[in-house]
Amino acid sequence: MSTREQVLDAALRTLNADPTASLATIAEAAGVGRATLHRHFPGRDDLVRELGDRSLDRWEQTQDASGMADAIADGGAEAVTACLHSMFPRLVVDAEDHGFALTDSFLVCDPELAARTAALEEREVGLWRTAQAAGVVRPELPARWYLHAGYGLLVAARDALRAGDVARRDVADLVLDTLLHGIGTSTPTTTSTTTTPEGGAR
Amino acid sequence: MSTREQVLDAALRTLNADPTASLATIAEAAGVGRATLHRHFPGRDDLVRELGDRSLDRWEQTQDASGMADAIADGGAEAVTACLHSMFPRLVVDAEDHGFALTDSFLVCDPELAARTAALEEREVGLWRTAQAAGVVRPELPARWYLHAGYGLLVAARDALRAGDVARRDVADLVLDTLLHGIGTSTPTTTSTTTTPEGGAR
DNA sequence: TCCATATGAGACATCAATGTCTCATATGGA
DNA sequence: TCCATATGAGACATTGATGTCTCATATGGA
Repeated sequence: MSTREQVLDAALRTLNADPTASLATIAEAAGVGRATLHRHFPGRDDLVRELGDRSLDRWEQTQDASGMADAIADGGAEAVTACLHSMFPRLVVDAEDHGFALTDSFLVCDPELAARTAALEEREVGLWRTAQAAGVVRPELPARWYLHAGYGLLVAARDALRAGDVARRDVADLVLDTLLHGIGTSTPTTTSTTTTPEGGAR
Repeated sequence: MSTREQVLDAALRTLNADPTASLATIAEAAGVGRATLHRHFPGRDDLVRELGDRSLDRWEQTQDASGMADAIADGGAEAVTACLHSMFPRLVVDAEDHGFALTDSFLVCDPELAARTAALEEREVGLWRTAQAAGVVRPELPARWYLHAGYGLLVAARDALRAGDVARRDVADLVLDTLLHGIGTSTPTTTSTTTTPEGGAR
């Protein structure tokens, strides 16, 4: 492994644990001198930008590996469902590996990274729109909400894993199951909930 | 309003927008001198700790105002459901006002704040356990997951509002609806949840 | 062996944030 | 008016992170 990759891997691990870690800490974690780190990455911004790029690469790979493009092109319920079930387990892993990218703000600070992020988000919104058209998810809610809800549950998954509240083996199913079916026992549209006066209709 | 409260309010707003904002920025936002800020809060830690305390106060008030204790004592499905429907709209507002507390790490750094956080979390887990016993939420999933899922969706709500993707009027219903019923159209019945060959809308 | 390149150690300067200090001023009550 | 208190402005030192520099050393290929 090249020194450059050593540094990037160590930076990812270190910043994941503490987003405010200093370059000295990162260099030490990478087992290289501070000067060497500066030779490969002139400044902290360069290092962080590269990490952001890697995170977005990973996200893009996850979308590709899940067959998102094919599912959107296919448009059928089976294809969309298969895509979701392929994508979320990968996303859970991504959220753990690049967890800091979920919450940190550097993604929106750099214009180039922000543009890439927006493009990937748009791609996923396209999947959710297809899922609506295919009858897989409810059509009456804004598709963009599904994007946010999905990533909110990924944050939940990361936190739950960190707290040791759920088994790693179960967490991907838990996320997708909660996202698609919710945690309630009542059905959403049949006004079977006992107390809500206006029923479940929105 | 006392100077101390001026500073606290400005600090909340400023740190909410940028968690790395300097004390000079906060003082300026509060319309006070930097020395005055230091007179009320000897160091940054003191200020942040106070803000954390306030966030936890707010959370506690939300739990109280939602009748959580009564709902747990009652144990009935109606009481639990009413508590949830009262709590989440408040939590959405809390998440916006004290948003930075959702993700920042100072809550877990200070032992006292961490203890309060754990106590409030435990209280809410108690509500979820009651909800399971009352048949309001699915009993087969870990109650702690409901805690994480709920707060994950609050993060989603905050992000969606920031992005302008959902209307403020709708977001509380959206969160609770998504949490309880999910976004899918298929019923989460006891049979296989992996692939729904039918998948059609009801 | 010889040499180009990468590295480690560390000195050094810079910068922003922080914390402490003094002093002049304003405010409000006795 | 007189005084205690709070404040604003700003000087000052400290600290940690950052970025640049030099020099000795190691490594690997020609």
